[in-house]
Amino acid sequence: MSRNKQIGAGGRKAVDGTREDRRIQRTRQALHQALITLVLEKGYEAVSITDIVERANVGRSTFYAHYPSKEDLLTAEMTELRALLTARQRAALARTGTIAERSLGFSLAFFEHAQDYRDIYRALVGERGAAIMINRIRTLLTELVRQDLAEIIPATGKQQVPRAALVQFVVGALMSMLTWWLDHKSNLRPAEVDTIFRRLVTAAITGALE
Amino acid sequence: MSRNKQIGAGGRKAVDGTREDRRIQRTRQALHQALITLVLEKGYEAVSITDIVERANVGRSTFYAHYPSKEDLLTAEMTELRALLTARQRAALARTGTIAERSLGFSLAFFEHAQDYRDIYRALVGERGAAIMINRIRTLLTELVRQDLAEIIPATGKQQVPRAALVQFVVGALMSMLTWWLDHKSNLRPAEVDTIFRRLVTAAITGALE
Amino acid sequence: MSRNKQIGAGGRKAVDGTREDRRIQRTRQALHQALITLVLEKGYEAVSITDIVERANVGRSTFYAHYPSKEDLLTAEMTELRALLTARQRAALARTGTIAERSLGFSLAFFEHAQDYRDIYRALVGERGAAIMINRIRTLLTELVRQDLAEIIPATGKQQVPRAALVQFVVGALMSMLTWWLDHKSNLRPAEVDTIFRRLVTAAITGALE
Amino acid sequence: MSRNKQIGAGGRKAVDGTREDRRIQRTRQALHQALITLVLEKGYEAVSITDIVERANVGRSTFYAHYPSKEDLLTAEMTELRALLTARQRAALARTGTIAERSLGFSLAFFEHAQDYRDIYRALVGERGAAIMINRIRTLLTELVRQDLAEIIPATGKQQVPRAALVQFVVGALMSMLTWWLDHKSNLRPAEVDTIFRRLVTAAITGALE
DNA sequence: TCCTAAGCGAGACGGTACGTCTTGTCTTCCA
DNA sequence: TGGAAGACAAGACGTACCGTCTCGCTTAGGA
Repeated sequence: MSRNKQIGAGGRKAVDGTREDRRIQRTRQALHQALITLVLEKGYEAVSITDIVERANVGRSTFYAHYPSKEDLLTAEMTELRALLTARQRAALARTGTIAERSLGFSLAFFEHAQDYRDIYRALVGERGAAIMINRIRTLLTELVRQDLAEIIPATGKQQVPRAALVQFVVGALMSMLTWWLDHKSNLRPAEVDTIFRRLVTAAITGALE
Repeated sequence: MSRNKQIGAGGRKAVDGTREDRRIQRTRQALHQALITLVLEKGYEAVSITDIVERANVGRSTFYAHYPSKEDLLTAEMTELRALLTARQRAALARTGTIAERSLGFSLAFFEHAQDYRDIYRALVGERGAAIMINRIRTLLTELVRQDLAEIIPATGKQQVPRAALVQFVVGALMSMLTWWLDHKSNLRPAEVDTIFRRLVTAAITGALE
Repeated sequence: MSRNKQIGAGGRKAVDGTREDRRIQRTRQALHQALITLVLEKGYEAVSITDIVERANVGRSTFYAHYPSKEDLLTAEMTELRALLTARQRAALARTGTIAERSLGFSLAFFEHAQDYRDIYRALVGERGAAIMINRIRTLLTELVRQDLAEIIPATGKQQVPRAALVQFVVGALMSMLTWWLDHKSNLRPAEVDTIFRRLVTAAITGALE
Repeated sequence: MSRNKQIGAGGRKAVDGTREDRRIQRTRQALHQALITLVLEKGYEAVSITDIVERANVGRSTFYAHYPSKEDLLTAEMTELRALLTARQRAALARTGTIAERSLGFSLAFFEHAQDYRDIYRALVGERGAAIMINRIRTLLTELVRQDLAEIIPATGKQQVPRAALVQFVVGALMSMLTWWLDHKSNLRPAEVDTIFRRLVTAAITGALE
């Protein structure tokens, strides 16, 4: 009896992967645009689905035909960020050089991305951001950091600082730098924030491994 | 427009500060108890005010007579924690010894407190915790860390790492260790977690000041 | 977990049966008024609950706190009619006289009631009426007719015309006369319609019993 | 405003009568089949157009291309019944014999038709039937009865019982017998039901004309 | 000891948003 | 080019909470 059809799933010509119905893309675009505008206006939590569909000039059920919830509409955009960061990480790890040079190669790209979408980042990730978005980004970063450390630091049995703790610590540092930068220091360039981040974290990691 | 009378504010005998109406305390106690039980049962976000008043056997309006919102009921308890941590901090700063010995003297007390109320902490502060509570604790820690660093590290004009960034970094480290510990490593003792935390942070701070 | 509280059920002072909360009565009155006005404006089926609560200046959930559905709001009024007809029936049966004089003693009262609320009857019961209302009235009449025939015509084993068929026939005649009268012959007086009804039905019943 | 093109109306090749697009008939057949199956499963009111097109494996707009509404899909089938009853009526009126023998000559055919499609009749016409279908059948019967009475009973100015009232009465009797039979007495044969019907109605009509 | 006002339970209420469902229209593809 | 497929705007549904409110009961001080 499950009437939960997801639009476009078995779509016209979806076979070859290209040429999704033009209308579908237009509707999704309108929804994303509406969400972002509204988030900037009144903050993520305060935006209701009713708000979104009214702003996007879209029927209520159309929203649910495309996304199961407000969260999914939002995080659908994160795929792009994930791909970007993963690529940077791979490139850095493939390089030759010191550990510091090869590790956490995605951090600069991360701060640059935040710079490019500064307003929306501030609304979603900053001090008073959307919990769901912060968690999503945290999860993404956690994966990246875990892989990175696994490559860089060979597992040597018992460690002073457990691997998982170190991962959390680095992720926390990334998020801390981000929110600090978004909330207070808009004039710093991404590269400068990244430098600060790396200085703090490199020292900590080195210290942890002694 | 201000019809919002807060019970007990101009209460009977409130003059001398003692002897607040016994009933008032009983009602508040019932509300707190209900909230905590419910949070443990289904998580903070899922608990509605309707739930709370039903569980506490209290009239709906009685709730609003005491607290303006669910958040306020919750954070009312944080006063105790704040006092505890501040005291520890003061004691540590008053000591003689190395910087590492004197600084962040409240961190162990913080982890111990989390240990004592482990279940409720996990529900409110852990990976899937209540955003509002995490922010409240963050704010409290931020104050403490800021004071600490101001005492320990004399302001020397331009720094490699801005003071505010360092504060955020340390707070982030505290929270990261906490959620990591709550979510994964229940068997570690508070002192052990604290040791890890200090090892990581001390190295970073030292590195930042070079 | 059933949160389906029906307002007024355990109401204040409801113990003694009187003195139901004044507000409750006002709200219900507003809902009834709104429903009737709207039915006259656009027909029963076309009236949505949204329409009703907007017209009545009442919150949506308030509606559901009082009535489970549009149907129940409507048929709540039928209690009055039922009482009226039952009383008339009893009085007629208690009389002495011919079978024709004693039987179906409620029919005139039924047509008079329709006269008194002619507009709403036409909207609900006439040719294009509300199926639910027609069924409700049918059910009420069926009960009355069944009792009547049981009193008047003693059960004598096998009949030419089964008792139940006769009941349905009489009820059908009542409804037919009603809709015919409502839709076409507004100028006839209730007593005249009743005379026609009785002439037709008495002959049929007598014929059926030979 | 009239963009509502009705498929097949000015159909391809309709000129020569043959080679009507085969698909159209197949589509309509599928829709009818789906409707009937669904009505038997969950009752007429509960069947949505969405249900029908899904069951018929047909696009939504295809439905509207063929029928303007659920009602029209349903009543399209009634043409057959109308023709049948009209033929019977004509045959009976053409006979010689008593009034009772010549009048209402379609009634037996009506009950027989109900017998042949008992399940679908019960679902559509019985106690809890589809209001629209009951009305459609009522209308059909009203026409037939009106013509019949006009033939049988010559207009003699003022009558005790108005002609129109008598028509409604007879139609009501037919429907009452039908629903009674469908809902309770499945074992009676059509001829027996017809006998009961005629016994009741003949007596009434005779009585009305005295 | 009575009186009085605060605390309180109970819960009715107007609102708002939810996620689901159905309708009739409109656009697009394909044979 | 006609017929089918299905995306869409519109809006009602019944439910869940919210924060405000009114109503009497109770209860413990001060008169």
